[in-house]
Amino acid sequence: MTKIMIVDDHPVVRDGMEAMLENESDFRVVASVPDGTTAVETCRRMGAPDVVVMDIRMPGMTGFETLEKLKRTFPDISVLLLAGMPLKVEVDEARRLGARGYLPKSLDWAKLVSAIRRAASDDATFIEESCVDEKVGPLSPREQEIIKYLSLGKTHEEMGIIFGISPETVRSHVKGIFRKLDCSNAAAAVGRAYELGILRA
Amino acid sequence: MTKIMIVDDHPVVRDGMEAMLENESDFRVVASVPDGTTAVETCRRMGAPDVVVMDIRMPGMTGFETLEKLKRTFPDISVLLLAGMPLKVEVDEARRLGARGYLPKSLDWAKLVSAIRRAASDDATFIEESCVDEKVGPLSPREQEIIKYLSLGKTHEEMGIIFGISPETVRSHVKGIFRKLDCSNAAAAVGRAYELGILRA
DNA sequence: CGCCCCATCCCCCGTAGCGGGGATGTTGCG
DNA sequence: CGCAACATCCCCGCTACGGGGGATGGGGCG
Repeated sequence: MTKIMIVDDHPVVRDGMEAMLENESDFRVVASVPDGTTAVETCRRMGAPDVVVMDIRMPGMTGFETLEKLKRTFPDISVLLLAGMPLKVEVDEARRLGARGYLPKSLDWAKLVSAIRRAASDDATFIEESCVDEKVGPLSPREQEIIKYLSLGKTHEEMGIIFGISPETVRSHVKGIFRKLDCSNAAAAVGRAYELGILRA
Repeated sequence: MTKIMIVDDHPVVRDGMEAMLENESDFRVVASVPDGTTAVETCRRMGAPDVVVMDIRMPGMTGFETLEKLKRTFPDISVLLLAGMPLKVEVDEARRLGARGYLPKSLDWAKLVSAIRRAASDDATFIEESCVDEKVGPLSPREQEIIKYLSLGKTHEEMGIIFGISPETVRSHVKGIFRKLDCSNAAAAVGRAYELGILRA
């Protein structure tokens, strides 16, 4: 019996995944939590599950940060990371932090199930599967803030006031966003940000 | 035993929903299809299910168009429409076309299940639940095309060439989009379009 | 028959946005 | 200790964008 913990901020995803996994007779979803903090707490309270299936992008702690924290307490824990949009940089990051696998959410259930099975045994299990990589790296924290307000239609000026910095600085950050997202206007940047999961609906 | 058909273009949503609904002992998912055309065909082939749970936004035929077609062949069919972002205009539209209910996707499983149960019996079942309505109405077909290319960073000029119309006309459509989506620049329009489910990641 | 929405096209004008530079200090990693 | 990335700020020049108009024709609905 493989004990599984699900970590994802979307209730629908959690419930759907739980239902699917419970259909496998040798699986048992022992916890289903909405964020990294809760995940770490739960593990401390009831011990580590056999496999953790965790979304990368979550409010609060990211999947990476959570993974790091979990590894500190349970060095042998087996974690599968889920990414909406798989990035090569993140694959490396995931490997470095000791994840057992990095899976795109587009993966069908059968593959997810088999990945979990492999993660539960000793196999070195690392699935990348069509990582359509991006320019340089992820957006910096400041850039993530900026693009959020960009998607709300704020001008450089307005953002300058909001962040208490010069509009010129905002412009610099926006330039950085364009470079990293490989585009040349705000509308495209917002579009790509949604496609890449940096922003979400 | 309530026979259910699921219509949604996302395999994950379909499978997750199917798993959840199969957990109810009196439910039976008899069909799970990705689009309106297939839905209509399936009903013609194997007869109408007791309840159809259908997403509104799908490639090809929308949920509304599909509903219309279904009603023409099976006037008494019971259809629940699912919307990512509930709009008051759409509620009216749904009522007019004879849907049994209009549910936001944010609804939790328990409520969905109870809605299906009510739809299967005779209750007049109409759930709106917090419709955060929008300006005037939905985007026109042309406007939907335009905003798609807007999210890809195309200029008015480029879109003019793509659609074989004047960039001035493109500008007019963009103005219409701004009016309907209540915003004043392309970045915000793209952001709202994703939030409203007009565009999707 | 009007009325409204859609799709098409046109003009003027001001400014925000973007491209392409350069500069400084801080932080963290090897 | 260097180097790279981040965050901050500045300037110049161009032009596409967006606000404000107006105009035409087609199609659907009461």
